[in-house]
Amino acid sequence: MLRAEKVERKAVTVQDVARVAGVSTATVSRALSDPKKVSEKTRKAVTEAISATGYRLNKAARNLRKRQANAVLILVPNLGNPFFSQILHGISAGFSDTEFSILVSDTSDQAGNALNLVDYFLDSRIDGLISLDGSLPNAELDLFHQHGVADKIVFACEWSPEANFPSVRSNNAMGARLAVRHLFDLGHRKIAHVTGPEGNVLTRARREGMLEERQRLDLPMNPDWIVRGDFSLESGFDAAQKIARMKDRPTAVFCASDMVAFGLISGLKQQGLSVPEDISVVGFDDIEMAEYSDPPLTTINQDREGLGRASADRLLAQLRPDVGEDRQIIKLDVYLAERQSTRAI
Amino acid sequence: MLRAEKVERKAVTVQDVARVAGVSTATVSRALSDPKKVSEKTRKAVTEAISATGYRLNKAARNLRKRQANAVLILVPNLGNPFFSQILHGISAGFSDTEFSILVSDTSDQAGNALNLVDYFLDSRIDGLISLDGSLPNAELDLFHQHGVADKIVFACEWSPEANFPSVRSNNAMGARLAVRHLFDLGHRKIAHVTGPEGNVLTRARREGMLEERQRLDLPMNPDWIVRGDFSLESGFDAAQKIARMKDRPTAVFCASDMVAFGLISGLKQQGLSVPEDISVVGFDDIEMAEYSDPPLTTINQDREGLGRASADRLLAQLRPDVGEDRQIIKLDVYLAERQSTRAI
DNA sequence: AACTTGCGCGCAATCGATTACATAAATAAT
DNA sequence: ATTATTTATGTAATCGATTGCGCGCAAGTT
Repeated sequence: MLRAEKVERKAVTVQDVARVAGVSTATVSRALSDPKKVSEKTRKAVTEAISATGYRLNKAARNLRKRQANAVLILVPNLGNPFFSQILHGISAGFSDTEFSILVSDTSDQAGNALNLVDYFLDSRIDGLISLDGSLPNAELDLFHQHGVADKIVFACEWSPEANFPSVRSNNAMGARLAVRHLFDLGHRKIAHVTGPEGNVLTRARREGMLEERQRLDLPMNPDWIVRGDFSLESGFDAAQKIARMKDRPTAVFCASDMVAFGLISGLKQQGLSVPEDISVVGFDDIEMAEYSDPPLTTINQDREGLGRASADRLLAQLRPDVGEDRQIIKLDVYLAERQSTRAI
Repeated sequence: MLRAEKVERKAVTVQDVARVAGVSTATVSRALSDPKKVSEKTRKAVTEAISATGYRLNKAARNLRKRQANAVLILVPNLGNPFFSQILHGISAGFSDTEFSILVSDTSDQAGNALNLVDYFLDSRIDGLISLDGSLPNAELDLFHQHGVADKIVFACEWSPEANFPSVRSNNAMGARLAVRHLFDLGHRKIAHVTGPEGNVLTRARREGMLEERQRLDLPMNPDWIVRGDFSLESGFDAAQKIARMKDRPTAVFCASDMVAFGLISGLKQQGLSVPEDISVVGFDDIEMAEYSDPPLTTINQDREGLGRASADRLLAQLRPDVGEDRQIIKLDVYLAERQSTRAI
């Protein structure tokens, strides 16, 4: 029984409520936004008038008057990527019982046309911004400062190395070090690395963590063992060809992402090598599939939802003076999830 | 050089532009919203005044006056699920050069508290809604009709079987039939099916498509061969236990999703059965991993991004009287991606 | 008793753009 | 040449809620 009469009542306003309650619009407004400013009695009268009239506050009007949008924008490099969408899930949860709605924009869509993020602020469509994209153009970031909204921005997962915005991230270097350490403990000495895309901050952090641990353990180094990837399945697959054909072939590979690891394993198999018998593989991210792949993937676990929540909290702290912590950089712990894609040599 | 002076200029308004251009605010507004209503000369004057003053139109003010929000809400059952987020990607692309922003809400967040979607309309926060969630409570759907916004709603991927909203979906029944047919052609006769969650429309459509094709081919039927799942990896894994232990064991399994298929393969392996040697497996969705898993998964491809785009277009058609097609149900084609998880018996 | 303090509330301005209506000028029609 | 029509613009009301200012009254001070 889904049909129903369309009731076209012409918007109930504060005026109507005020009239019914026998008070002024000012009082109605106050009763709503700050109940303790009106007396017990009037508050009750207003409440009753509201339910009698079926009043709903018009957000557009409020936004105009209060000069705020009650919305935040989340900037995602690619919504199709499950990794990002899980962070988004956390962000969504983090804002779920606040007054803020979340607007989502995919930076890959506006590829060509500059995105002019600051306009979102200037048009008073948003009050804050969380970017999962660490590679926003500097010109854009400058604009934020110029228009005085720089303090309404938080980075999550990725970050902008040159600028100094609050940032919530995983401890990437630590993750890389755990991975190398794990392989070392299994007896591996010749360890390769498939990186993320050049220029990406995560790529750099993980690569450096790996190099650092390697140095610490005094492992042999062969520049060929660092293979360029881009976090994708394809790039892992391609890397497998190169690695399989190396004269001085590594016995283990640390991949910058789980997707790369899966691609790599698939590629190695095609080259007649099997994991972990011939080569051990460690991933990064611990996506859900890692547990069910063949072989189950040893990898570094990141708390994606935690990243989302923490960044939501962090932005909230900027948006409302009183709440939340305000560290500039929040690093979330990672851990090694040991499965069957690695084995002792 | 990211520091810059914070310029705290107090919002340039139409008033200012009007003064500088030597015209009235009405003219400025017209020059902006409908340029052909003003003369060449004034249009130019206004344009210049705008860039001279650095004017930006305040959306909140416009929204209030025009009684529209220039935003649409996308309802996602679970943002963490890559499948949905890829549809979202398509939707985002579909709206990317329109005047609409997209608000995203995760229905799993508000689990307990009723979500009161109609309030989004009543508060004039949105002009339209795309739901990827086919199981919105009927009470909610009734409200849409009662408040006259029922024609601003489009379902994508999933749909609400009892209600009659526009819907964009894959041809699920066809997909199921292709899967069964493929297995039949390979010589399989004993074909099992791991379903989605009970009550879900996709579960039903796929199950029925399968039964239909089965009937057509006059395949034997054993009720045990229909195993309840829920689209998840775990449920596939669990189903494997049951299937492996059947006395009359099927030689092939059609899974309601790729995730189920991966879980199943992992579970079968644990039971000492291998795919496709002992059992052939077909999935549904064709997620990116399908091509790189071991074995690469034979599956039914759905155009997720297409679903998103088409639903965006469909909603746009409702939002602006003139544009776009207005069929009630748009079914997108699917196809079989044949890989190595199936083989002739 | 006279005086400060503070609470509760109303009046009216305000946020910034859009648009119905009116007016004036320019063009077309007769 | 006169009227009808069109085009370009201005005036001012409007969308609906918030809030600075001020008034009246009750409670607290001395």
